[in-house]
Amino acid sequence: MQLRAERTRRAILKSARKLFAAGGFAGTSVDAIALNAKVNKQRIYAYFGSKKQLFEAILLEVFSESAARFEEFASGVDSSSGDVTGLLVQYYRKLHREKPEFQRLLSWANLENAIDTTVLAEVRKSENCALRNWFENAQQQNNIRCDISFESWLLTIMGSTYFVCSNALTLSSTLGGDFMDDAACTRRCDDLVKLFSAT
Amino acid sequence: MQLRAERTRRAILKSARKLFAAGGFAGTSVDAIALNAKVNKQRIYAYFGSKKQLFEAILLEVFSESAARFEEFASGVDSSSGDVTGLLVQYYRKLHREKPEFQRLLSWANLENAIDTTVLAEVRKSENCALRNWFENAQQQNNIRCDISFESWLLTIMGSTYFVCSNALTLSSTLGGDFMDDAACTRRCDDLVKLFSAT
DNA sequence: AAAAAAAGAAAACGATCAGTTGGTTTTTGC
DNA sequence: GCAAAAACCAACTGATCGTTTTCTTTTTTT
Repeated sequence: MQLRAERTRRAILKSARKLFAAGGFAGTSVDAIALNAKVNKQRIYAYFGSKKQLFEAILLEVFSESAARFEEFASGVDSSSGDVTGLLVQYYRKLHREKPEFQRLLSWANLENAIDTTVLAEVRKSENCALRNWFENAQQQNNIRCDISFESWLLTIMGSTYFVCSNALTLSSTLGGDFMDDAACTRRCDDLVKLFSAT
Repeated sequence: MQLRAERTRRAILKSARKLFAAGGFAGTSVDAIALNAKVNKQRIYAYFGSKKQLFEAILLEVFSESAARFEEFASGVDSSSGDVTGLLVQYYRKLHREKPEFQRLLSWANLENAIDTTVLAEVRKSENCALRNWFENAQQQNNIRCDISFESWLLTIMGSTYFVCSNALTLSSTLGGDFMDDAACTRRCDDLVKLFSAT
């Protein structure tokens, strides 16, 4: 009574995640999701209510996975390590490389103003809190220069790693296609570390 | 024969730009554009061929306007000025504040892989070239630290200004709604200048 | 005033959309 | 093995989609 239900529920989520990430909310049909999941269409409405609710469920799921991923990363980070900036940049780089759906769904959600994203705040909260602690500790230990605000640090790191991923299509034609190569990414990572390091 | 045609053509472009920016490609209907432009639907196909071609025309138009805006900005910039970083950050900040359609359309275009963005490279070319010159001059005059690459500089500036705009919805719930206030933006701008300044 | 270009009105096209319904089959729990 | 839950099948709403067509009206050019 539950095992089978959970299986189809997960099949729906898996297909919806893939198709929503690729086509966005308006660009993905419920029929396509049902077809891809090899599941009857009505099951989607039975489990999720509506297309919009399904999208929001996907968004929450992906955010939760991302939060869990961060927790795992955080547990392996020595808070007194000198190079918090570098670790974080590489973390986001790896995240976007291995889970491109995260950036795409987040971008779709930010554009689609019909989608409710207020639920996601709770999930992001602990990550943000941990980052602030790391930053402040790093500043106290003189590993990060003290004339820079936490917001600047975080938004610069998140922004530049997100941006090269979200705008890869248009950037590759202006910067050349090799700006996402490992060498180029590593160079940018090193530069970010240099920028924030205390003299 | 031409004046009236140009007027309706422009009406279509204006409405399409607004609606595409708001709803994206899949989320905007040709009927809605025709209705908003107070123009017959067939005129859209007469002038632009298809919905996709119309979207690409909008994209090119917005990119061209952005390029013209940059040209104007560039002409008023003293290349030997010490603070190229600050000027550029403020330029992008103002661009995103005054022309939010630019970021939205660009974001939609980067997500929609059916849209052809190769034409945009040509438009972006001279802007990129000018920026590279500024950067290299600034490094030679010791206004920007020399251990940072052009790509790092540009992508950090563009990335962080773009990111706070494109992800404003989800960021406001994690960072608090005041991160787009003038004070917060100015602080981040100042921090970016500090980061790239040579000691 | 005649000719040509531009725009409008309106219906149609087949396809697809989100969502519903009713009946049948399969799986599961006990 | 029986009852209930779960899933499937398939047709069905009514609306909307992108696109085309036919015909009429308005505007512009000469």
